[in-house]
Amino acid sequence: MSDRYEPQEIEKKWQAKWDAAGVDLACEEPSDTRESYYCLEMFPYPSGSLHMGHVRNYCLGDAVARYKRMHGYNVLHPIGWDAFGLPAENAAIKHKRPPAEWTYHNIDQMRGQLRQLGLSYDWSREFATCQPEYYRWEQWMFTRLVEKGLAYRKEAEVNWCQPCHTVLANEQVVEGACWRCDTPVERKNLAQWFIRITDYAEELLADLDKLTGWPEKVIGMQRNWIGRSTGAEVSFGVEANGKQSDETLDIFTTRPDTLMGVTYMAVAAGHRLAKKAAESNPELAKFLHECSHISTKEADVALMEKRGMDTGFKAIHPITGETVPIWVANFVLMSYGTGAVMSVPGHDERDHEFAHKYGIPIRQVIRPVDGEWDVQEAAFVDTGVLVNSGQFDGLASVEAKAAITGYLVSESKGEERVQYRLRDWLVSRQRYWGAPIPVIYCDDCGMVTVPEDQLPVVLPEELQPTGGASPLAGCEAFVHVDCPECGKAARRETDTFDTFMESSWYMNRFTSPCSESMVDAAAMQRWAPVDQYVGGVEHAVLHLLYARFYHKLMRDAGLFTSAEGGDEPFRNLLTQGMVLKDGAKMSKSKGNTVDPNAIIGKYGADTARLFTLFAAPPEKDLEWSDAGVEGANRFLKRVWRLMESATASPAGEDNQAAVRALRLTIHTTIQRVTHAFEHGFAFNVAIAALMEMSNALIAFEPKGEKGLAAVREGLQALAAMLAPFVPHFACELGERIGMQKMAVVADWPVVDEAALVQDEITLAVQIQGKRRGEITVAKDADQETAMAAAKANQSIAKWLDGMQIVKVILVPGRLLNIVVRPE
RNA sequence: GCCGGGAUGGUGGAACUGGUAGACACAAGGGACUUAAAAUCCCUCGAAAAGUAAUUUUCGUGCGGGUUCGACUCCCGCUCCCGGCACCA
Repeated sequence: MSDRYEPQEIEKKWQAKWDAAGVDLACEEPSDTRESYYCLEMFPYPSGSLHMGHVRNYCLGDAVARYKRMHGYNVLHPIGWDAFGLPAENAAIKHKRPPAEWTYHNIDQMRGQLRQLGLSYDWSREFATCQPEYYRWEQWMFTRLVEKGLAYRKEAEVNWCQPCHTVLANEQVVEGACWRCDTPVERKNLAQWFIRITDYAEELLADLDKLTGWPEKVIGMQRNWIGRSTGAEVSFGVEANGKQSDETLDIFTTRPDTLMGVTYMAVAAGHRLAKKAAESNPELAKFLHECSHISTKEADVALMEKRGMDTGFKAIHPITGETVPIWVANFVLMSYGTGAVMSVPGHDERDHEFAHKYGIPIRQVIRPVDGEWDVQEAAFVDTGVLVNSGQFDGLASVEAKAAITGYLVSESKGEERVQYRLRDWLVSRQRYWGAPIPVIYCDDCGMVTVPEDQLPVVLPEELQPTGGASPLAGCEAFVHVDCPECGKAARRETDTFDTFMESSWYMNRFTSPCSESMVDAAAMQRWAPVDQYVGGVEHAVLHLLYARFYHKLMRDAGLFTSAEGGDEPFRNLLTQGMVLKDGAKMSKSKGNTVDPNAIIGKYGADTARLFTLFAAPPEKDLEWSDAGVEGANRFLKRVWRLMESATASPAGEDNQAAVRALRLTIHTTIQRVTHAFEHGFAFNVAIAALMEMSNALIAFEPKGEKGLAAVREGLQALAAMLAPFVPHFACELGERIGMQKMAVVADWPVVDEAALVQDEITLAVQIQGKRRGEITVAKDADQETAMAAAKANQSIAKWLDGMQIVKVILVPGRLLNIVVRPE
């Protein structure tokens, strides 16, 4: 047995022992009566090698999984690979090797790194999403969605990223640019596949209330993204060339109370009426053309000057019958509401600016509840009381909304309406390295989904991508297929799925990774939903929204019920902060990365784990510090020496009070560390408590049996409580001090209430709330006794001199506060 | 503009439900051991003032008020920083 702490040796040794004993496997035996617990970290994209962000993410999750195991739970803690995606294609172009090869090579490398870290994964459940056995179920699900009308193909204006040569979902456009390559996206009209997430908008919003274990921040971001507004849809008549036409102009408004203030209408450049007007108006056609080109960069849209042009058409007001001009305006979005708005310059800043610029009348229909307002100067956007609104005069805005909407409903010119910002999820991509969309186009039968018995549609893995059009389109063997309905020659869809499709349901597949159906309902019953999910906040409206949606799709496809898998996939969510170096996120381009391998090689996995957990609270950013890593390593070495010095066998008498004090420290530490695990995972605080305890153990010198027993008790508790953080070290420590079980499977230490009882306690003494000294009294001393002790204490007594005691407050176990005033 | 989260020593951060602010670490300074270095161990470490000294006093959790015997913590009003969304009708 080596005397020095040799992390490389002991880490290899214990990893082998854990594997041999199968301690990390989730148990599927029906006879296992332990409560189940599902702990999951966001699975990695196999980019090449682990970075510190991964290390932090997985160490956090591992600490939770290990703690729960020690607490007697049957824990499911799986890992796999989010293996489809663009970087593999780019690497394939660069190295002239198929993306599959690159991907599997990276998986091997990263698996090795995860193993080195000693993470307690159930490796028997590992899968990669690029395996046909995985994506076949996604294809199967998609065909079901098409049948139910929940997935559809439609030509629409979509986001196009030129460098990535593909369309993007709205969620993948960040500040007008591609989330991957940061290039501003363009708008293009293309036929694409969508999934009807908007059908679930209401449930996705309402169920946010069930997510009591999620950070407010993420809930807020999702709520914001779904963007529910209530108002009315209003139908205006349309007059062309002085004659009323059959057409109507429908708009959505959240302010029906301002309807009487409409002085013009505005439609988007892509609106039907705008196009129609342009047919006979070349200048307008030119303007529409400009609008469609200028609006390619979303980021610029908000800053753009407001411009517009009269279509010549008039709208007929649904209540007054008055006609107002219909304009085309570059600020009206085709993709929200109906692509048209009613304009009330008196009560909307944007409309005011526009009306002012083009000399359109501004009419006041709302006045402040008290005070005056001149709408010619500026729009009054608050709610108030209606004026100049005929029969609605005098109503408050709130009442007027109901009254006006009610009137429109009775006249069949409008209805109450809920509008969402959320748009349907665009899931097709013009990329090669993804799951093929299981659809066939037949000249006779049209679009046909691939029948279940012909799934999976396997992606040919040997093709060479070029960065331009997907090589799938040029792959005859893939494209040519017989129509499943009529048997004639037909063509396959060559687009693939957005990779967020794979990551939207992997958490459910882990419950039964080999199931001969998409998921096994009994396994869902046992494991789902995920009890604790851990990952980065950057997926707040991407993965975390899609996964919630997909979970509900699976439920509604009858794959499991609410009782089996729940309505939500993740019960509790921990969003960890980023790992920074020199104040910036670690990145290759900035050159401020720290290689996990180098840290593990120099200090061992346990030191790497300990530092990432100790240096900051989980949800905050972590500033990398080489000195901090040294510090974490020093702590382990101190405990190592402590262990070696505790094997002495002195034959003297211990100071009773010192032994009791040590046991008090041990058991308050158990309390504190347990509390950290049960409330918010403040591992930095838990580790600090363990450091304090080890400091107390180091300071204590056992002189006899009792002292030695207390030290052993402390060391055992220390080994057990260190196990979730530094499992190899904890096991080695446990073995050397003679623990029966491996530390990682030991029972979590239990607080000995008797050890917490103190005969004497120290009370802080305050005069007027200011600390003036402290006294030691019996633990159940009453106020009188405490006061007597305080008066007997010189440094306290001098403050009472010449003072009259007005009031005395005793906070048991904490302090005595004496309120005085001059006599 | 809207929504969320913050602000505590030189630094990262502690502080239960309103009860001894600065735990635990890092850095820094001093010392021990050593031929020397590394490693290790010990001491000091919020600011200011007084004292030879032990020590004592005052101030101190972004700013201004308030509630309370007592406020980092609660209330009102601000400032600044970070993250997200934003011509959404």
